[in-house]
Amino acid sequence: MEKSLKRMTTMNRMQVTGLELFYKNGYYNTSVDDILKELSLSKGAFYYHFDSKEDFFVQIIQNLLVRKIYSSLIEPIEGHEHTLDLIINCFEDALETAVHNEMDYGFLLSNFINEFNGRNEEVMKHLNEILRIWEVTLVSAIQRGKFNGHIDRHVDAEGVAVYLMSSYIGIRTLMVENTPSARKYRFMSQLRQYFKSIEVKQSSF
Amino acid sequence: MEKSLKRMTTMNRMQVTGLELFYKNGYYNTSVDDILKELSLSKGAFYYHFDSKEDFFVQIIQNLLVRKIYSSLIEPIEGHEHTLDLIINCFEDALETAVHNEMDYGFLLSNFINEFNGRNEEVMKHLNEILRIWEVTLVSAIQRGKFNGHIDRHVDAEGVAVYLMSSYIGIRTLMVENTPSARKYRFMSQLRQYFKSIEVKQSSF
DNA sequence: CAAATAACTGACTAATGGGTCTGTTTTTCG
DNA sequence: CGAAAAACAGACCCATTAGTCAGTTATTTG
Repeated sequence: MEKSLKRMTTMNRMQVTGLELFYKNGYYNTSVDDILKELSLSKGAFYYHFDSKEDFFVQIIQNLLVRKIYSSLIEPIEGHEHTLDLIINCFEDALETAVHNEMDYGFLLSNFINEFNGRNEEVMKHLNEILRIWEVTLVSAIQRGKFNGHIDRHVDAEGVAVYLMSSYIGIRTLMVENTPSARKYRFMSQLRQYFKSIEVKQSSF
Repeated sequence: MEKSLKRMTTMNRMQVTGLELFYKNGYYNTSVDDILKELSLSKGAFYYHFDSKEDFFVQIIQNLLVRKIYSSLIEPIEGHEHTLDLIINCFEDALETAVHNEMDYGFLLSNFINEFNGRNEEVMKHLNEILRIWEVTLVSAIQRGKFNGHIDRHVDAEGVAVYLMSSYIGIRTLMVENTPSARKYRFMSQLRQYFKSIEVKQSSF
């Protein structure tokens, strides 16, 4: 465990740059040399720290990707306020971040899933695991909402979760094209519309 | 125009196999040799018919991809019946097809968009063009629904279109994992729920 | 301070990539 | 039939790839 500071620093630098390039160009379309050139490091340094390109990527998933998804999509909805508001704000923030990326390459997680699906079972296991955690978090948020009386108790929590995940994954793909801001706005409006249909009607009294 | 039958046959065979492999493995992860091996053809044959791998792919888009999207997602909603039913049936059929693919690699169009985004402007132009046509078709379907009195006249047609596209793209990505059938079912239920919120309330009378 | 170990260099390998080119076979057509 | 054109074969080229390895430099530690 007592990994030296220098070791950690170099490994982290490699992973950060690696994720950046994998996100930009895709895993198969980014060579180890590309990453090394960016960092002015040599082959020897890379294979001293990592067993292979795949091992490198798996470590990136565990060290960086998981954290990113956690901080942007998991933790924000684990609060105890009004569930649907939490989700709205979470999506709003995540999409706003994407809008402000001058160069947006879509949703990290779904990009990698598309790239590795059917081609690398090992990596897919890790990516699906993250998806599963996201799904579980959403399901329990919905159920909390039902319990708290904010969400209609007849709604299918799993269904809502799948629908939310789908729409988020899709809008991130659509936003890479022109006018991400307009699309984000339209998306959020419709999301609110959908939410109105599953929340408890505040009967006028 | 009078392209010989033999020429057309060979080119078509190459394109069909090419699309198959590009879909399975991705464009950058499929070599020209891979395609040629599958067909027992030689380099000479390939470069006799196509200028480059990119030219080959653009022709695949125009000849095969466009038609696929048209027949599965465009034409089915151009009818004149109840708009939302058309869309429901269209999505239902498209997703059911995906479920029955023993090996599903996601939504062709969005996979390629993810792969080429920021890496090949030329190819992206063609892919975005298809997206645009899909969007326009959905928008006019919604507007037709408003005009016919099936859809609430206050709804934002563009917004609904973006939301529908997003959710479809996303569910196709989610369905590549386990239990595509269950996810499809949940998705369709929520889609109906959403549609209830934008259709004209049939006031009980 | 020195020896050991950690961190790194960069030349090398074997495989594979897209693409070229010379030549052979097949088809067309007068 | 026979010549021209079309369709194709496959060896070759050069750049790039993941990964190896013997050697060098930096850092710890006794």
